[in-house]
Amino acid sequence: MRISELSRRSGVSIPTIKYYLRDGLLPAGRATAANQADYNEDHLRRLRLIRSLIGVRGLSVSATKDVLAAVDEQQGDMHLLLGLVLGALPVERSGRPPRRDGAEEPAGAGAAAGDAAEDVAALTAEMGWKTSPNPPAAQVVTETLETLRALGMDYDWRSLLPYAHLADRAARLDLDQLEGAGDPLQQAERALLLTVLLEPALLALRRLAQEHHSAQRFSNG
Amino acid sequence: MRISELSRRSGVSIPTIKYYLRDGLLPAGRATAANQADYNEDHLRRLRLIRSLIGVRGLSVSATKDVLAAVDEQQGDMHLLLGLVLGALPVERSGRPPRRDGAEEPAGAGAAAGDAAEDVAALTAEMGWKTSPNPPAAQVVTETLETLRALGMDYDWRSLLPYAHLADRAARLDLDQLEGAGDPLQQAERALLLTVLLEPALLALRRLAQEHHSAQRFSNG
DNA sequence: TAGAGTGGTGAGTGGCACTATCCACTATAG
DNA sequence: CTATAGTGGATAGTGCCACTCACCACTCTA
Repeated sequence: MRISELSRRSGVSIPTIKYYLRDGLLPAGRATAANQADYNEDHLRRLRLIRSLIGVRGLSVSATKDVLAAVDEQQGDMHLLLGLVLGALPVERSGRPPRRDGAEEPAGAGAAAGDAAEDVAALTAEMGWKTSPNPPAAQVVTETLETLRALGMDYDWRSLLPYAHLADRAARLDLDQLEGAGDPLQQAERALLLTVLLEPALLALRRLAQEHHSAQRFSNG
Repeated sequence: MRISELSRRSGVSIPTIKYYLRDGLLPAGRATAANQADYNEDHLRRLRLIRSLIGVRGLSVSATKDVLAAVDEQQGDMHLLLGLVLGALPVERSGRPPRRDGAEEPAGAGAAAGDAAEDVAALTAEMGWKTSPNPPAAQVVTETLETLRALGMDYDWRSLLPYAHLADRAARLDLDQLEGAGDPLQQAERALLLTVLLEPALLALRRLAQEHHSAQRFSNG
């Protein structure tokens, strides 16, 4: 198919497709002439995947590019693939770097700062989680703890432990769903979808449950 | 204190503080002269909160403004407050709208499209969740289901049910931690922090657990 | 053989979160 | 008292990002 059909079937405008081609997100079609190329169903699938990651999930174009490259490179070894995908993914959301500010210790709130990184180590040890040496996800947990403490909320790894148990069960559910997938590329894509696209939905479920239980507890009329 | 001290103690540059003042994120200080104003500890706390929401969590400035306004307006009724906060929050991440594309039905994959919204209704009914009529969080779940189906992954509300149970327990944990807070404003802020700042950490915990269990299941060395 | 469509490329757009500069003025050190 | 640094307020500019437009030589279709 040519670019206009690709555009029509994907719902992505032609200039945007060209932009993705230029940026290497979408592989070039098979050239049939100087100004003519042929795209196939794989291109369409890839394009839909790109739109899901960028448009629905809000990944940046460059993060999407890295993730897709990881998926393409490591279709054989599922664990290695997952590691690459998880590593290539921005862990919180898109890309704005948190901009290290050298803020002073909060004067009032008695919470000792401590080393949040050690807290995370204690948490993973308690959970029996064995991971790669310095996973970006651990960094996120560390930063969250630091932030909560800087705001005077003495929070430590013990406060996170019950959530960690829930996360553990969620991860088991995730992996259960990878079992019966098809060829390696599809399996890789499925892993990506379940990890990434499900994230906003999981948070949304928590919000719904919060609203329900909040009504139960605080309703006054 | 004056703006330079506010800047030094918060780690936020003076131009940025001025920008927040102008945009109404940070209330103005008490004016002592034509070009002199006095800021207090509340301004400092608020500024740190703003930086956490924008810099750590990645909220947009306008979303942050809405959320803070909701916190300020409804300190009395915790349930109403939570509702406002949840409503004011962008549910997935910052603000880029997903751009409704009129993509064609995926031809191959046998997954019937169905009405994803009905799936979400079935899910909340099954969980016994009672929420406001049209919570944005439900919309997110609906969109996620639609996206997964459009990518050919026949996913329905039953697939989400086990996650919903985990979300339910997470929400109970969240609300447990709101019990012993101080004055209404602080309680409101705490609700905000626990709902919003914890989100990336929860997802990061899931990633850590995924990595661990992935190693357990797929290791080949 | 006209007209629409194609790929490729460079330049432009709009939005966002700052950031720089300027101003009249105030506080403070000497 | 002056000199200097700092202040609040405002306007304009910056850098980045995800597109989007315009143009080109060319090719396919009627």
